[in-house]
Amino acid sequence: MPNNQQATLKIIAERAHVSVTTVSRVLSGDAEKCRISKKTEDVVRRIAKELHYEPNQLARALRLKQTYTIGIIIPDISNPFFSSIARCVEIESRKAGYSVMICDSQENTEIEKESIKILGMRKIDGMIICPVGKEWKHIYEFTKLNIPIVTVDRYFPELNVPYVVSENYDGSMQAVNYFIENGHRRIAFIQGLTDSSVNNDRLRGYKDALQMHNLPLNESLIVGDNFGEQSGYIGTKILLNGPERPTAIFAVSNLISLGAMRAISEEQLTIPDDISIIAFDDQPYFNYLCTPMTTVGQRKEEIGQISIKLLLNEINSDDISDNKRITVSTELIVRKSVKRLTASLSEAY
Amino acid sequence: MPNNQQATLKIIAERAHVSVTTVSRVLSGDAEKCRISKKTEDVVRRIAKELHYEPNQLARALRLKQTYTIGIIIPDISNPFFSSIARCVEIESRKAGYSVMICDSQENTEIEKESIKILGMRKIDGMIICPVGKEWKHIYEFTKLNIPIVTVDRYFPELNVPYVVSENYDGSMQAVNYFIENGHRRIAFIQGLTDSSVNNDRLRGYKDALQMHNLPLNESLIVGDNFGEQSGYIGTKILLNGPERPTAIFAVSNLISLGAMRAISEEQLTIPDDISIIAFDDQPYFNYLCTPMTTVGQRKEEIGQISIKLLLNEINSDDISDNKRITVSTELIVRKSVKRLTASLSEAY
DNA sequence: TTGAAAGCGCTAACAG
DNA sequence: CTGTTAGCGCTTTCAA
Repeated sequence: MPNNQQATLKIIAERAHVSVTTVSRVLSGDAEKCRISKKTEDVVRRIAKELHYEPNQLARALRLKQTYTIGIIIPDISNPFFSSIARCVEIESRKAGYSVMICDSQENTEIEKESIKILGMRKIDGMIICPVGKEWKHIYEFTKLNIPIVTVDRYFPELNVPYVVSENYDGSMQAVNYFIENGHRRIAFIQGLTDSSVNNDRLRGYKDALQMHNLPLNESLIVGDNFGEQSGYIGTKILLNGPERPTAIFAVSNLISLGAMRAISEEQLTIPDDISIIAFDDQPYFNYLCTPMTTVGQRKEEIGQISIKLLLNEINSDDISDNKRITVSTELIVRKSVKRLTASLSEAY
Repeated sequence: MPNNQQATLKIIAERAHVSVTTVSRVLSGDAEKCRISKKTEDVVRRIAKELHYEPNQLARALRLKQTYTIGIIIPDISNPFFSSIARCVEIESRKAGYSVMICDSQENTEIEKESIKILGMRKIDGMIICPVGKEWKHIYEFTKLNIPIVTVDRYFPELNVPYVVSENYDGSMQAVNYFIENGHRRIAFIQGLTDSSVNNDRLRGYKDALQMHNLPLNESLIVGDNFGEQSGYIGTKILLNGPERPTAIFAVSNLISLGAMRAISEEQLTIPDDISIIAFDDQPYFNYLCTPMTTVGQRKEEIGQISIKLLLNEINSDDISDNKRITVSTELIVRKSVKRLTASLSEAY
């Protein structure tokens, strides 16, 4: 490599004594179509190879007005729920010839707004976003640019944007019903980010399940305000020291359940003898916990697959087909963290 | 928004009846320097705002030969070790005005090569890579392009590239010493990707610790060949059913330890009564396992911070300073997964 | 079968 | 204080 300079069409053209156009045609596989002589084609190819030519995608994108780049914005890359989705999206994207720019919104609407703006300036062809979930105006503004977008895990009823989410309502019901079947009456709900659609739907499932069984709704058993470990810890502390200690806790995210466990063990209580718990979103390690955790499993791979498929569809076709609101089923994974209360005890309430 | 067309300098220039240059100068903050009249400046700014102008970073990058984009290649986005690093890198990058393209090499050298090529074509300003670790020629080729690169978690002695890694050798020693202090003699090692630097260093630590204590090295106690859960499971199965069942297992990654636990519980054994275990790389949930896991903790945040700092340094300065090989200390986190063997038993070996 | 020329949106050297 | 011009590397229309 005598020359550190990157090869360009121009350089190849000069060496091959042909025009830039010809080189471009050969190298983008249009030799056939433009009926370029086998001989020139060979020469061009040889020189391109010698020079290790790689097309400059920037220039290409500028000209084509297509970057073959998508953006993904998630609230916490290190949360295994989101990283599983991101992984899936990246792998499928590459297969389709796209690269992905990743942004961590840190569950913060301002950072989310900034990320959207940045991705816009970088002219992504489409965007997958797990929105923080409190505001949607900025997303609405973005849709005006006619850049395809699909929201994942959370959605906005106000917004006409394709989305894919778990069946949060049903999943929540499954969990609460299971508690009730096992004799629990005082069931707490440690929620995630209030007002986000995930949380709303799960909360609704919780409330409806209680109601279906004619159980009273006790607002003091609903605690927490975001999906993090901290919030789970604090919420549990409050519950355990409150006037009406619950017999069961429904933790609405994997991180929340970790915080709950921390608080529970700090209070010298054991699962499920002293308190039962179910977590939303299964994780590989839940099987190996002190008490294997009963969870509501989400099909993360499917969620990732569907979201990128939807997005690529939007990008590559103008079909205004419907059915762009997809929900993915959940599954109650029964392990050992829920205690069966005896009838007498359960009636005692 | 009467017009769906994105605003450009040209459009603004026309409306403001000035040249594109002037608009460019105003909007990139060079108004002062170029002594543009307050009046024109105001007009330009007003129109830009009206039209919601956002610079096209593609065009900018093409012209400037700088994309303000970095690439990150990791073997598994969903592995919390890597996703913690990725998160850190993304957050710090953005603070510095950079965006990040993410690639998952799936612990596969071919995909890694492809990813590097793709990132090259996209003209990233720098790259952070946790290489698969078996081959380095392709990375060497990339360095010839004079695009800064830093390797993380794994390095190549052959390569003169900045890197940041945990003190794998010491961490491994800490773990094995701890086993030995507790009376263990038959200590197995479930390794990760053979020939990767991480694995080499940890293996060396293991061997040296044994030797320091005059313990024999038993090759049949070294199993496994990659960092995944599967490998941990299989390795453990083999160990537990082998002729000389170990009393202790050192699992060299968080995923391996998960697989080990699966095998152990399948064999109806309990930790630490039947078998002791230490995992490399601490995770939040290790505290809540059936038997809280003793681990070798890595400072993931620091690793992420340092790597991006190193990279930005390389990008923004031509200083050929040294000290670009940084190792980050590890810490033995003692919990409950190692049993203290009685002297009599331990001597029995 | 090939090439000239224009242009994607931006910056910067140079000239007034 | 402002504008002209050239060019980053690529694709594509039009013409030969």
